Amino acid sequence: MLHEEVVGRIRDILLDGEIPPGARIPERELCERLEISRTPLREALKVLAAEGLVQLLPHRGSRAAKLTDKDMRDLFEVCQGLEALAGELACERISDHEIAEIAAAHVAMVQHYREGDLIQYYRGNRAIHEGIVNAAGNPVLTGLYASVTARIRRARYVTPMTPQRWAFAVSEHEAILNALQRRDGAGLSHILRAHLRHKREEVLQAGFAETEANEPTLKIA
Amino acid sequence: MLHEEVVGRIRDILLDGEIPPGARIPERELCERLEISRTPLREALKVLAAEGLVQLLPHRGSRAAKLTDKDMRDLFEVCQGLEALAGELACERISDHEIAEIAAAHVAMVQHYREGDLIQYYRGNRAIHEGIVNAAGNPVLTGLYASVTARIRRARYVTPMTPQRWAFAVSEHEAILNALQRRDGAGLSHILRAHLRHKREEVLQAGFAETEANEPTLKIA
DNA sequence: ATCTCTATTTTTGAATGCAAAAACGATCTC
DNA sequence: GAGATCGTTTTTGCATTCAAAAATAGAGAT
Repeated sequence: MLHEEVVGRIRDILLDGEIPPGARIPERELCERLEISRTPLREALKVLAAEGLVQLLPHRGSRAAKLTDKDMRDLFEVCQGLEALAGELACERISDHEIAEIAAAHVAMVQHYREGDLIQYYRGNRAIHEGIVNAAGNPVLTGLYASVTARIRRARYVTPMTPQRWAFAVSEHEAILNALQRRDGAGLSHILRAHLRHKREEVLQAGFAETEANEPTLKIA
Repeated sequence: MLHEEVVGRIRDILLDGEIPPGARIPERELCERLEISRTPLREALKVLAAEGLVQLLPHRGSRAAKLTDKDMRDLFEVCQGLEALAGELACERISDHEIAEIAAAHVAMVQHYREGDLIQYYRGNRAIHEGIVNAAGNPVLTGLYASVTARIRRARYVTPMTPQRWAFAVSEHEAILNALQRRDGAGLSHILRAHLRHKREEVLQAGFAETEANEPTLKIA
């Protein structure tokens, strides 16, 4: 009861960027804030470490995981693969109702785009991608996708979005919805791969992983 | 130091089938056997629960995860997707040396096949697939693949293997090696998908997952 | 002054302790 | 004799405690 709650809360804290990547996780403080003892907190940290959100250093505490460019590239690569798989499966299994929901989310997202509301746009964007993954009807896939996107999202909050890129992303989404409505698995898979590749380029070019405030110089033995 | 050790040991115990799927995990016993207290054991169980190997029931202890047919199908589906992705990436990045290693593993595996040594054959089979995944050079992918295969492997030790299927699997492996040597990403991806689909059929037809007393699957929002 | 070595404090990792929940058993009722 | 009810035991979840490791700081030497 408490355990899952704690994992969720800390995950949110990390995803909100409240503890920046690479920063130490203050065990004592978090305990006070969540009003729990160290035992469930530490259990949660181990779980989050297994998820890749937290880095455990023996006898030196835990830090919010810091992603290198390579890590990001790897995550995007896998995310691509998972979405492509989800797209193919979704086309086989998706119901008309689910398509309608995704179409609605798409329309809403485009509206947010027109209004220039980036936050709401992102929310809509996520809803669409998650909708496709859910439509694949594979909880294992859903779980892995959640894990990978969580790690990516963790870095995204610094990413800027140029008007051109934004417009292009919207046009790609039109194509995604189209393929889904035609239930064209291969086509959707292909578009999703391209879409993700573009997003990856954005993020990497933005230099998301600025080499910030690091630990004091370590003695190298 | 102790923590990772414990996670690994319990994972092995589960993968070896020493605690059968669905069975209760005796906390006290394991503590005595591993000569640790309940704290690190429970931490490990939470991590393994996050990995999907252990099922945690509130106030009712933990059990070795039990997979339904649907779970297995889902796992294979994702495994397929991951291997296909790995195959494509591997063809772009694999070195001649790595190809040689996989080829050697293949030869060894065929030899075990000829000798009828199923255990060693399985080991070689795993080495090949893991070699391809590793050759993709993507640790995120490697990690997810390990997690998924661990859960699958957990059920596989009951799977029988008819001579025909075995022979066919070997022939598929010839094709896999061939595509890899030609660095034919698309072709390899395709073969790997087919290969996995066949393995999945074997496992499911074997009726590995006797549908006993299962709780209804949870909906993930 | 800086560097080093040591003493103190802080933090981490794991064991133990304690309250609540569940499992188990025995008695009682019908 | 079957089933229900209450009390006991066991197990679970979390808090607390304790020892060891690391960070910190302070004194002394150069």
